[in-house]
Amino acid sequence: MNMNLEEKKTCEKLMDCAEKIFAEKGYDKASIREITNAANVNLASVHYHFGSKEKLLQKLLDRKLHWLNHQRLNALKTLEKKSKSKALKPSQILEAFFGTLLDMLDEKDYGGEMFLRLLGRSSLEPNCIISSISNGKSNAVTQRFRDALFKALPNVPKNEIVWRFHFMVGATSYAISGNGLNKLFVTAEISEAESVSKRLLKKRLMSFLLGGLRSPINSFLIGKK
Amino acid sequence: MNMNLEEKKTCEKLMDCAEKIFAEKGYDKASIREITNAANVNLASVHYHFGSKEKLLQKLLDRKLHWLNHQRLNALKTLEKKSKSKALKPSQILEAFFGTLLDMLDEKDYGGEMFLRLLGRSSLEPNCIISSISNGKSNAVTQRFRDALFKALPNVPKNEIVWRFHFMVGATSYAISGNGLNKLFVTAEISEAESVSKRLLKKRLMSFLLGGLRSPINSFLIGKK
DNA sequence: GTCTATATCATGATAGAC
DNA sequence: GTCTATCATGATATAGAC
Repeated sequence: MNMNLEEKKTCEKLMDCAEKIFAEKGYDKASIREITNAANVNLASVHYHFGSKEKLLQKLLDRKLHWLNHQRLNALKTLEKKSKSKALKPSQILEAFFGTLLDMLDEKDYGGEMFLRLLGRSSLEPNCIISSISNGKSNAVTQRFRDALFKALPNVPKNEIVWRFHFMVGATSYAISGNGLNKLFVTAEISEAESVSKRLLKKRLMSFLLGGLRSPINSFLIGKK
Repeated sequence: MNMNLEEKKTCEKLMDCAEKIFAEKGYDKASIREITNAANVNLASVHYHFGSKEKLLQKLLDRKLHWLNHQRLNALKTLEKKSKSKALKPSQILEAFFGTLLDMLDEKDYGGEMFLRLLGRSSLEPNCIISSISNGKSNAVTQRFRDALFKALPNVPKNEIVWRFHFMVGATSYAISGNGLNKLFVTAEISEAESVSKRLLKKRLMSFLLGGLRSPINSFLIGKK
């Protein structure tokens, strides 16, 4: 065997460098040349290993998403084990799903911020070549959580729960992608330090999500306070 | 004067075509060449009139945003006039702000869908050259609504209201940009027809938003049912 | 099989003639 | 204000070295 074990494979080097550069400049502004230069590999290697720049991004997202879903599932299983056969509380389910995601932000190494920005980006693109979101494994986990919510909220129509799950994902994606944060609070009387705090973001967002999830059906249209 | 009044100006033709093409293919995949061809104008005219492709997008977003904010402000003023000096209900304020936005989706001509997708896109880009969102006029309107919410919810800390406003914008942007919609509901037992219905989306989203806005502070952390 | 060097093609941008 | 080059850069495809 002439495999050189002390050097990273080209493929690995590419993914690591790409992740960093995508995070810094965004997908569009990051060029293949810059990535291959940083990784000290040939320009064409991206095409060889991944097929295209887009597919490289896809692989990166899949890697992260896979890890995230693993964590989420573990969190859910732990909760279910503890509570025996009793239904979980909605707040616990949200903690396992969104809390796990939000915790990613704290760990610099996991590149959570870039992950979420890119995930957001890819879900906004019309040509959804980047379909990590709808991929098998990811969907299975989502479905698992959906079922948990069904159980936890037996009186709410399943339809509504699915929709609200969707809304929660939206609020979270947006909040995390950081976009508004810097801008929105310039005019508001909120200190910079506070606006950056990830811990507070989590508290606040979770509270918001839970309120939305448990909102009376069509309370707005019924018009009652 | 040799102005030709019966023909659209190049500038106008460009904006109209760009709007359509951006909507169909997304910003990246839409090329300047395609736009100028569709508009029957010269390739260089984009740069002459707007400076760059990016600035063309910026102009488009500004145009839409200006119109939207005008509508929103009108809706708010009408409500305030009706209720005299009495504080508005949160649901009314949300209707004026988010309802107005959601109504854009129904009118094909307004290109609401593309607008929101592009707006979402631009807020996700790291280099926020596209800063329509934080531009003066837009901020003024947002602030006006924020103040209305302060009045409507005198017992909620202003901090929290600002955050929740932000979360609501996120949930709405995501819900509207349509991304999940097609994917998320494949596995769920929701009919295609229903998932497309804009009217139902509005009902559901508004209910969710209102629930989130009025959620007890930190209910999640306190842990009470 | 893995990687490199090179070629090709489309794109955004610019300069200068008209 | 419009048009025609022209440029620089980037993505992708191919051929071939190791």
